[in-house]
Amino acid sequence: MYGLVDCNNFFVSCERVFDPRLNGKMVVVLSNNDGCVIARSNEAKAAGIPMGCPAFKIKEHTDPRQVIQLSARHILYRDLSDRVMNILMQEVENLQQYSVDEAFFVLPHEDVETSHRIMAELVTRIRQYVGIPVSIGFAPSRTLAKIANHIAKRDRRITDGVYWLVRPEAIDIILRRTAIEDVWGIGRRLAASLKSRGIKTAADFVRMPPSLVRSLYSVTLERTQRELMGHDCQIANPVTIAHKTIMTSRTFGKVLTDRDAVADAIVSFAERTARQLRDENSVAGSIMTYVRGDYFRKDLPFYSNSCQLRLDTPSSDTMTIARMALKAFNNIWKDGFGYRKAGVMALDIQHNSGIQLNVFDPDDHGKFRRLMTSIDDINNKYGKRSIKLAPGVLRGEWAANQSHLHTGSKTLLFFTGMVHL
DNA sequence: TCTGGGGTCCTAGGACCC
DNA sequence: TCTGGGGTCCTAGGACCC
Repeated sequence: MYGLVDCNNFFVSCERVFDPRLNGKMVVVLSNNDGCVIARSNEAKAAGIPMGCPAFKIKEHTDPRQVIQLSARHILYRDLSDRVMNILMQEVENLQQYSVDEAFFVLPHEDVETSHRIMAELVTRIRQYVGIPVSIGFAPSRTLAKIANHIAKRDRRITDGVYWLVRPEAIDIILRRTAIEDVWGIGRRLAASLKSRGIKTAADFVRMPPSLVRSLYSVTLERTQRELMGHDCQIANPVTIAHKTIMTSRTFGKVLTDRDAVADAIVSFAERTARQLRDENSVAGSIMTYVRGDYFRKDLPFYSNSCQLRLDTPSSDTMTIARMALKAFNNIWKDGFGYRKAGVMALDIQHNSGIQLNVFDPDDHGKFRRLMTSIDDINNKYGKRSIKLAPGVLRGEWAANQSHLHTGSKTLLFFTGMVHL
């Protein structure tokens, strides 16, 4: 039996922790550059603002003056997420965090009534201690637990925020009421294709012969089908020990045409990627850099490209990563185009204990590791990017627009205090 | 005027080998 | 001119997720 805990309207709920005046209002949190809606309060959902809605299109759904729009503050959300997860870990074993706002776990207690009581208390405790509303769904598979969680969230008054989807008859009824596009693992494309075959609900889908699902689509979709039947297929790869790729990319605040300005961004992305590799005790075997124009600007010629280079020796050293990223960048840069986005990705990641030193590699790895540790320490103590590679000094041209940051003085003080606790 | 960032898995097809 | 069968590895791209 799987449990799924999911924070309700997470980013909006975080903002509300620090400013209760946001309660009861239409609130949305915007992505980098204040581009799209990435979180909505129930009030905003009720107004019909869809997930991913570009900020400038909010007016197509409701009066934008009634909508409080906030720039995302991911450090704050991460902090509150950690608090929620810590409380959960006190009560359940095998907590598998799936994203910043949700986690799976295995039922802690055989007896359903006892479990329900413990879980309902947990929901209350998280609300009291962290201020974040959460819902919990239980079912025999993760895909069904997702559905159970939605019900827990939707019918909060009836469910106490905890819902069990266990009895086969109950599962059958719920599947008949679940639209095919609402099933976890079935996105826009697959839903459209299934619908064209007359499959409109999860119950229709479950009745398809599994062999047909596999031959028409894929093993992935067949697993989703089996999960809906109540068989655990280990979807969501719960034991993700380490990342297989690490990417840093940003959309620039404006279109850039200057090579140095884009190179500056690349170096910053490389620094961040290398830092994350070190935080995870990992090294990358390859580095990929990509650049892209602005595909919304039909008036400009569009160009996009990427280049992946293999390192002689897997590394997490900032200078090595940055050098490689720049080398790849030089391979793909073309004058005369406008650039709107770029990124640096680390691939072929392995744990740094398994590192194969290349005997021809002139770098002294011990020396570099000590240098990197020192830089990380200083940046931890004095703030991000206190020490950075030289090209990063130019930072600014590519920086994102964030004009809706919540900076009420009380909130800011509280926020700072919380983060450094 | 203004459209995010960071991941995972699977599959098809090409290169290459015997 | 005719030109097998089976396997592995790698990569690009598509689909999905939050």
